Amino acid sequence: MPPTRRRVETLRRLHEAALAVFAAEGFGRASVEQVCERAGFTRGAFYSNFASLDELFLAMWADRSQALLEDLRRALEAADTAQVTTARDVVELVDAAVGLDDVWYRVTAEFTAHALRTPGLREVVAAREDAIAGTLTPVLVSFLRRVGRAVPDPRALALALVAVHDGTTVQCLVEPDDPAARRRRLDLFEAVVLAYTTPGGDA
Amino acid sequence: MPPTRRRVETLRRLHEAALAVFAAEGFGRASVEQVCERAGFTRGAFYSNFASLDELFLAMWADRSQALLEDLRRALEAADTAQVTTARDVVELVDAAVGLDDVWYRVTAEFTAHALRTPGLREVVAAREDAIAGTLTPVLVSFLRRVGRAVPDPRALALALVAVHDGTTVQCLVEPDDPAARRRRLDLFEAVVLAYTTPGGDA
DNA sequence: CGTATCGGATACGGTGCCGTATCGAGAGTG
DNA sequence: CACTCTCGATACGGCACCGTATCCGATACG
Repeated sequence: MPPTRRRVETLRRLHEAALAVFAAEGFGRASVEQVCERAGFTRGAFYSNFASLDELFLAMWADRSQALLEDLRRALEAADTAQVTTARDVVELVDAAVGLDDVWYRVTAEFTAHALRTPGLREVVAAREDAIAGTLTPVLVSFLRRVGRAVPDPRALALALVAVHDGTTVQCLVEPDDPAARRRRLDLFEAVVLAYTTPGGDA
Repeated sequence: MPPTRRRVETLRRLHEAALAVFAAEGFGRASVEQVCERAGFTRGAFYSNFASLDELFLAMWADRSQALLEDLRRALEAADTAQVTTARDVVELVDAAVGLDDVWYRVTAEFTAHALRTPGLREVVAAREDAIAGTLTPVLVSFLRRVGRAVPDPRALALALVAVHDGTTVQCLVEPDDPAARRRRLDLFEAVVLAYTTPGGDA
């Protein structure tokens, strides 16, 4: 049974309101009540769609990561290989497509911490992150091959990039006005790409 | 005026209780009331020592990071240079000294996210992280020189290592039973050390 | 040993949020 | 157009936490 129009709209409003509340209060301090008030619903509406804020967040996360990876895939496919030749070019391209999302970073970081202390949730997060890395890997590998780099251990590269992304995102956000942080982030990405690839692709 | 004995003991109990509560509930959901109950005090006691949980956490963080850096410094000074020659050895040594602290990671991650959305706090966190990197840098550089690596840009290396530490810690904690995650973490550390240093020290 | 101060206890008034059981309007359906 | 059932609204009972003003006993100190 496909969701009705009415329900789709309700979910949309709840997602939007939840993101705003999570951003303002933090995931931990956000209440069902606040989300509902912002969305213009009563709590009854919330509980007839989700059992908890955890569940709502997981739905949002699934949407979000899928959209992000899709954007990235499109950006890489559309890229002109003549213009993108060095590892640095690749890094800048990916960075431009992914960007630095202040709000989203904070919310996922808090949720991850929350999941780490909540037994059933840890596995769910692990699975989701695994799926993200799994989707990222082929996109990345095929693009690197196009620009002349082979990837001996694609999974290791994907996870390393995710780790670097997370770690440097914090640093950039903590020093929001410091262009050096952004530059250091790109440098580190570049070093990792070079360390995890070898010359030898289609270029 | 130095703090009295009584006060010192009170602070110790509050720190300890707070860590336990933060670990169990998350920083965001921890309440002053829970901390006090666990420490065996009333809320009055709390408020005559701290204005807020933020303030308490900052005190704990200062203690903790100082102790950790001190441990690391001692471990590196005590290391036998004959046994530690490659970048890999350095990485394993540092990793052993720093370790993976589940609880502490979660709490700092949540607090950092909280600080990012709280204007006055963001600068405080930035300053603290800056101080940590600043303390780490000379220790690291002098040790790397002893094992034969020069560091062209020490600050960049220190920040890169902190980023990698943060990013890979999450991955290791999300997959707690996967030794591959630990191995990948060390690999990434090694790659970064190699990329940010050049041959040429005292060795 | 007396006294000043420090620091934890007590008490108060007040707010926000929880999750469920139930109902009824309006969207979906033939 | 009438029927059905989904889904959001209403209403209920209940708990946890907040931050302050005040008090009084322990402790440090001359």
